[in-house]
Amino acid sequence: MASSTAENHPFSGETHDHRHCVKTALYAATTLCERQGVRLTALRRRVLELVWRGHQPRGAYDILEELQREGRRAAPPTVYRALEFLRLHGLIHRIESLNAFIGCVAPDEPHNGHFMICNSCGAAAEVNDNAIGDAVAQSASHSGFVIEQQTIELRGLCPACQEPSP
Amino acid sequence: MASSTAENHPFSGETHDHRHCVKTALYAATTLCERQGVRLTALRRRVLELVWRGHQPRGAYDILEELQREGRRAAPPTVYRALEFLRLHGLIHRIESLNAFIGCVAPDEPHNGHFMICNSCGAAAEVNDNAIGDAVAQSASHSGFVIEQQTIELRGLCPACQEPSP
DNA sequence: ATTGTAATGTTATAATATAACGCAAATTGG
DNA sequence: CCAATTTGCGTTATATTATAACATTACAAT
Repeated sequence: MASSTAENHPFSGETHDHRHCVKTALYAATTLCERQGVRLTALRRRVLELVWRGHQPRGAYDILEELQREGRRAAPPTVYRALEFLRLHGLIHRIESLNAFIGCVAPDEPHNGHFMICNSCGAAAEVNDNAIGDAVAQSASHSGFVIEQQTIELRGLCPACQEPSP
Repeated sequence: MASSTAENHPFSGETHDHRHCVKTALYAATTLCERQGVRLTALRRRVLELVWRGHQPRGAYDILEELQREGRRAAPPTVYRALEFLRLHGLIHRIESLNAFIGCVAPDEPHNGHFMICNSCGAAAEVNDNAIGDAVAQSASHSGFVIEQQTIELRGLCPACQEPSP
C-alpha cells in the first residue's frame, strides 16, 4: 500500500496526533524527491516541516521568522526559493486568498487541490471531490476554455467551529 | 427587462463594442447605489470605469497611476477605499490569484463569481455555472462545512488564444 | 448657519514578493 | 581525485501590494 494516510484530518481540531501527519509528509517528500532525482536539502526539508506545523496555512514571513529564531541566516529569498521548490514538486499548495502555504496531503497523485478553510480556527482541509473537478472541467470545456491551473478555495466555518459557544 | 447585457463577452477579444459594457456597468451601478441609498461619488464612479477599461483584471496601483495621470490627488488609500466600496456593493470582484479587480457583470443578482482567466491575453470571463456551484455546495455540505465565501479561479487558455499562430 | 457624518487627503508604514549578484557546495565527466 | 559545471544559498536592495492613523473637506439634515 502507499504511504499516505488513510484519511485526511480535515477539521479534527487538536484531537489527532499531528506528529504523524508531519512524519508521513516528510517521508512522502523524501521518497518523491529521490524518485525524481531532486534534492530535498536540509533547508527545504525544514521549510516543509514548518509548513506542516499545523493545518493552518503559513505565511512566508512566519516561516522566515521561525528559521531566524532557530539561528539560521535567512532572508526572504531563502524562504521563497524553498517554497517554490516545494510547490513545483507538488509538496505544498499556495492558498491565494491568504497569501499562505499549506502542505499537500497527497503529493504523489496529480490533483488540483480544492480547499475548505475555516474563518474561525484557520484550519484548511484539502478535499478532492471529483464532482467539483468534473463540474469545473465540464464548464470549461463548454466554454472552449483549456484549464491549466485552478484555484478553488471555500471559506467558511468548519463543523467544530459551528458549535454554539458554551 | 433588466439592463444587463444579454450575454457576457467572455473571450470575444477586440471584436465587441466595449463602450457598451462600460455604459451598462455604470448604469447598473448608478441605479444599484440609488436603490441602496449609498453614494456613488465621482471618485468611486471613476474607479469603477477604470476597472472596466477592459476585461482584464486591473491592479490597484494601475488604477492609482491612471488617477494621478488625470491630475487627481490620489494615494493608495484613495484607490483601496473606492475598491472596497465597490466590492462591498457587489460591483467588482477581486481576483485573488492576480491581486487584481474586475467589474462584475451582474451586480444585481447575488452570485459567487467563478472566473476563467486566460494566461495568454489576460482576459477574465465571469461564468456562473450552476453545476459548479451545486457541486461545491454538495461537497461542503457533505463535509459539514458552511461556506461563507468562495474563490473559484480557473487559469488557462481562452478559445481565441488556443488557435495556432499564423 | 450649525452640526454630525461620510468621504477624501495625507503621511507613514506594514506585509508580501522578487531581482541581481557572488560564493560555496554538490555533481559530473574526465 | 581534480577541474569544470551546475545547483543551492547568502546577501543586499528594491518592487509590489495593502493598511493604519489622523487631518481636512464635502455633504445632508435640521
